[in-house]
Order: sequence, then structure tokens, then C-alpha cells
Amino acid sequence: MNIGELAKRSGVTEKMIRHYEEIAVIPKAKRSSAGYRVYTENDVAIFQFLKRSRDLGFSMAEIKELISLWRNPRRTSEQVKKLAQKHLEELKIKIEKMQMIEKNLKTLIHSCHGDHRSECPILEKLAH
Amino acid sequence: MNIGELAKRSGVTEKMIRHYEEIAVIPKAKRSSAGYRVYTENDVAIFQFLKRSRDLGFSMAEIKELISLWRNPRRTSEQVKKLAQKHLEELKIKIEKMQMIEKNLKTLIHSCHGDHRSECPILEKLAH
DNA sequence: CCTTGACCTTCCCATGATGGGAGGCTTTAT
DNA sequence: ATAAAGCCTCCCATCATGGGAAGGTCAAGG
Repeated sequence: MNIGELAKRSGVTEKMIRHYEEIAVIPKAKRSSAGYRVYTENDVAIFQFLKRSRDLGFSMAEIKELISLWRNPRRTSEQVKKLAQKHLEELKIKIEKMQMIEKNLKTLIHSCHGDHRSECPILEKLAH
Repeated sequence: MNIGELAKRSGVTEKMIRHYEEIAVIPKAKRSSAGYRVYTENDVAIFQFLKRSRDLGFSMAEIKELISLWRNPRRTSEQVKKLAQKHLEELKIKIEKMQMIEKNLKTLIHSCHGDHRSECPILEKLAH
């Protein structure tokens, strides 16, 4: 199949399929005589795997590794689990930081009347 | 003062000070005869304001608007509050999405033994 | 007066994931 | 035969940030 069909069936855009090939997350696709990328059912599975990983927030570097583990019969589930746990830890840290900001923002917002006057505690606190 | 001192006193790097000038978040600085950017105490206050806003996750476009409101005596606190609330709403949505991912990741990870064997529910679920 | 080192300048490149769009070739259907 | 749809590569943009090179400026000390 061509790239358009692969895109539809995997949920990955054509742009991204080409990009992932370029940055070597995915091996280079074979080409037809006219230079069109040619894909198989196996490629659909790979790009679906990639998409699900992406939806879980894994970076492309991590996904490259995940795919490599997936394709490697000598992997251990420990390797996979550690990768996922590392990602989870990083995610937790990001969430905590954002929750801190959320808390501070809420405090700021609550301190402001939000009326027609110019006096504004939000601006005052940003100016310190 | 020169850009180095402003950077130290505001907590914004020299690189970023130049960049914010370039993208017009901040008006162009005056120059000395040799072409050096020259700043005043007022600029320190502006860049400290910018830094605090940045630390609260506001985008540069939003900060540009915040600074404009801050400098405008005819602003209303309602304008400022609305800007902050919009940012808070977007932040909440991001946090929720990340928490969803966190939940899914945790489930995946719990399903995996993480031992020496190759069988791995994480990879299986990513492959569907 | 000259050298040295710290400081400043602009310009280019890179990140990470994604997309837009132009200009041109190929395939398919009418 | 022609038009439409699909594909190709290449360049540019996003957003905030940083690295680094090549070169000009300034202050202090010999």
C-alpha cells in the first residue's frame, strides 16, 4: 500500500510517517519504481503501535526503543517496565509542577475583584 | 546598566532578553555609542515581571498582553483576571490530560511482571 | 600605550513534534 | 487526452530556549 492508506489505517499523518522515517525511528520504507513509499500490513501494525505509544506521551526516542524491544525476542519485560516507569516518573513531576502553578494561579485570581477598576492584585503580585 | 547586569538582576538570561526584544514582547532597548544595549531600573522591574509571569506558565503572547495592561492606567482588573482565568482553564485541561495518561500508564505498568522473561503485557497492549 | 580578559554584538544552528504549502512527477479514472 | 488525486522533496513556521562562532568594546594593570 501507499503512504495515504497507511496514514488512514494507522492514524499517523503522512507528514509524520515521512518524518519518523527521516529521524530513523522507523526503517526506511521500500520504494516503487516511481519512488513511492510502499508499505505492508506489518507496517500498519508498527505505526499503530507507535501511535498508541505517542498517545501515552512517550517521546520519539523512547518509542524507538519500545519498538526495538517489541521486535526483539530476547528482550525482558523488566526492560520494558523500567522504560515505562521512567516515563511515568517524569510525567508525575510535570504534573506536580503544573499543579503548583495551578495553585498559585488560583490564589492570584481569587485575590482579584475583576471589576471595572484598574487596581489589580494580580499585576501587583507579578510586579512584587 | 548593560545586558549582563539586567540578566543577573532579573533572572532572565541574556539570550532571552535579546530574544524578547526581537519578537517585540519588550520594546527595543536604547543603545550606547558602541551599540551596547542600555537599561534602567525600570527595565529590571519589567523583566522581573516577565520572569514571574513566565514561571506561572503564561505564553509570551500572554505576557506581552499582561505587560501592556500593567503599563496601561486605563486597564480594568476584569481584563487581567479574564486573561489569568483563560490561562488557568487551559492549564487545567493539560493537567487532566496528563492525569489520564498517568492513570493508563500505571495500569499498564501494574500488569507487567518486570522479570527476565520476554512476555510483556505492556508491549502486547501497545500492539493491541 | 598596549595587552588581556571580560563583556558585548550579530548570525547561524539545534531542540521536539507537528504542520503548511509550493512545485513537480505519477497514477487512475473519465 | 486530460483532469484529479496521490505522491515526491524541499523550505518554512511554530514555541521557548540554548550553544557557539567571529568579531567589536571597555577597563585594569604592566
